[in-house]
Amino acid sequence: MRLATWNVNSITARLPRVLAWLEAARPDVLCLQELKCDDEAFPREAIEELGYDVASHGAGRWNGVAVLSRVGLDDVTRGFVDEPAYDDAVQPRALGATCGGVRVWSVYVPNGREPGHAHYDYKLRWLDALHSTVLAEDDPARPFAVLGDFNIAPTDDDVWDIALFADSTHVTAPERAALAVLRDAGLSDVYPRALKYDRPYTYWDYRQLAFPKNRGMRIDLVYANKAVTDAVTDSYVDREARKGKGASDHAPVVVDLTL
DNA sequence: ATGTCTCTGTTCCAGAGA
Repeated sequence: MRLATWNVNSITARLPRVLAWLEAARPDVLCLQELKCDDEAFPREAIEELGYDVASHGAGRWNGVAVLSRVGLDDVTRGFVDEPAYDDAVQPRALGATCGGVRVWSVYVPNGREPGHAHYDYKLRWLDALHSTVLAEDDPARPFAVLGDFNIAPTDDDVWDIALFADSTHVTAPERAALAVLRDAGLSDVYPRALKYDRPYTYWDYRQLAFPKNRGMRIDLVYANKAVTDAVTDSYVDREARKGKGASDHAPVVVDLTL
């Protein structure tokens, strides 16, 4: 089985690339983030024509997550129990589904903007709700994985120059502690191969030629339980998908399993 | 140089978010 996750930065703008990537990589399950469209506007027919079932959870111009699967798509859950709100609204940032016996969650963790900002506090509260969901749902007997844009670089090696990240989000101790709590709950960071250079970055800013200079970050993560990690045969970041005009600023992360 | 990209609404550009 091949699992994948990709922050597409608008499914509408990215549809031709997503369709081409689905045909080339043929993942069994693809978790998407930053749909930036309502569920009614989600281009599901074009994706279904490639043999995928679609579950989306989107609203308005920001956020939005989906799971595409060609191995079944059952028990779809939109959002977490007691998911925190921002500005009085619960945003579409999490969708759970059971696909071919694997319980997956597609997540788009809040950015946080800057430490001390209300959005940063929201980010940490949102990660608490993710932790609660992991505790409630993770059964060692069932393959379980959280895939998505965590907006956290787990270590200093997961950004191109840690010296430039002083006082920035994505690298602070509380954010990393939230990942440690997930590991304490039994999940592991499935560390992918880089197809070029030494570090498997998954995101490169559109600005300042960040991609050609490889000024990237590894913030799109796969956190999986032992039933999944024991079955991993390969994992890589498909940086080819970040190339050229019309690319998302994130690349897909692929995980291959013997399941 | 916050130097790009995408969306929406106040629309044929500006502001917001990332």
